[in-house]
Amino acid sequence: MDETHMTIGRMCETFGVSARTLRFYETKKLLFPIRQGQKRLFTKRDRARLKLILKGKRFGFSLEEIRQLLDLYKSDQDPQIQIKQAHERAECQLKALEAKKQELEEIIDDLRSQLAWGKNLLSTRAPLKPAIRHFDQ
Amino acid sequence: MDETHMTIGRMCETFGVSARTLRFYETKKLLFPIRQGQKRLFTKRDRARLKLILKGKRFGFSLEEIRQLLDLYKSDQDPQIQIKQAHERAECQLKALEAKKQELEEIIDDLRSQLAWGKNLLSTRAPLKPAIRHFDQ
DNA sequence: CGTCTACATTACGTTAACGTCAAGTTTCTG
DNA sequence: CAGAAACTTGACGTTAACGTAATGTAGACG
Repeated sequence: MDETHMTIGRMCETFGVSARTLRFYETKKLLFPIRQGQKRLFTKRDRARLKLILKGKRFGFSLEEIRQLLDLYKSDQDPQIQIKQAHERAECQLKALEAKKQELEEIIDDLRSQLAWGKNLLSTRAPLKPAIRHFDQ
Repeated sequence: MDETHMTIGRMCETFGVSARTLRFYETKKLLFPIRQGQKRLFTKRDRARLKLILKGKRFGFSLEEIRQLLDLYKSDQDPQIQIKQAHERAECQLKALEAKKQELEEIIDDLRSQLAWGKNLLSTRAPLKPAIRHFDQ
């Protein structure tokens, strides 16, 4: 462990992804493995990025959205302006994410009330006229 | 307003989607407009379903995932067993949704700490060695 | 030395979720 | 009644995110 660089094979084992996927992410500018001759060597940074990629994917983001998120983490060693812009983009993204969270909570609430209704129905054993039913067939 | 049935055109205006999309959702068993001759007429139920579809989409669910969510809202007039099964599926989905929410919160937290770092950097005006930097370039 | 393993590149295939014509009704309107 | 508007059903095109060969090479091993 604690390898500074990892071959593509090790990466696949470690993260449970295919080599094709890693090469694909490279073409999409999501990862930047260095080269030792032909072979790719994935750095610590690549691994950190991949973690966020996978997290974002599990969540439902597109690779393009993920790339934009990753770009927020680039160290802009440039003048103040660059940093400020990155900061603004980050704040904008954050708003979007929180909006998403809101939507998810709505869906969860819908489902939860539906569940409550079902539980009620199961307990009474005698189907009641449901009080709130939005999506009835 | 308060039309019981809506033509495909009205639906498009109302929900900001294309006719192709609505027809597509029909083929995918997400909507079930009734027919008046050739023409589709979308019911209140269709509209309710479409709302959840769009909510789910904004959020990042696939249509297949959305269909499964919508299926949870079907009134199983069948015996207790059916209801119980539906109830279990719903609870399972709910768990999955809450897991997703958890992932989102992690991403948001990552981003927020990144933002804090940026703000710090902007205020001091003299770049500090950042304390926590996971995804640096 | 041959062969196995781990990698490489190139290229075609696949699924999802529609977009985009094309061509034929039906319905509204002047 | 002619033409436009609003529909319909195909059917092919497109993008994303890889899968799946096919083929080639560089290094390790017996």
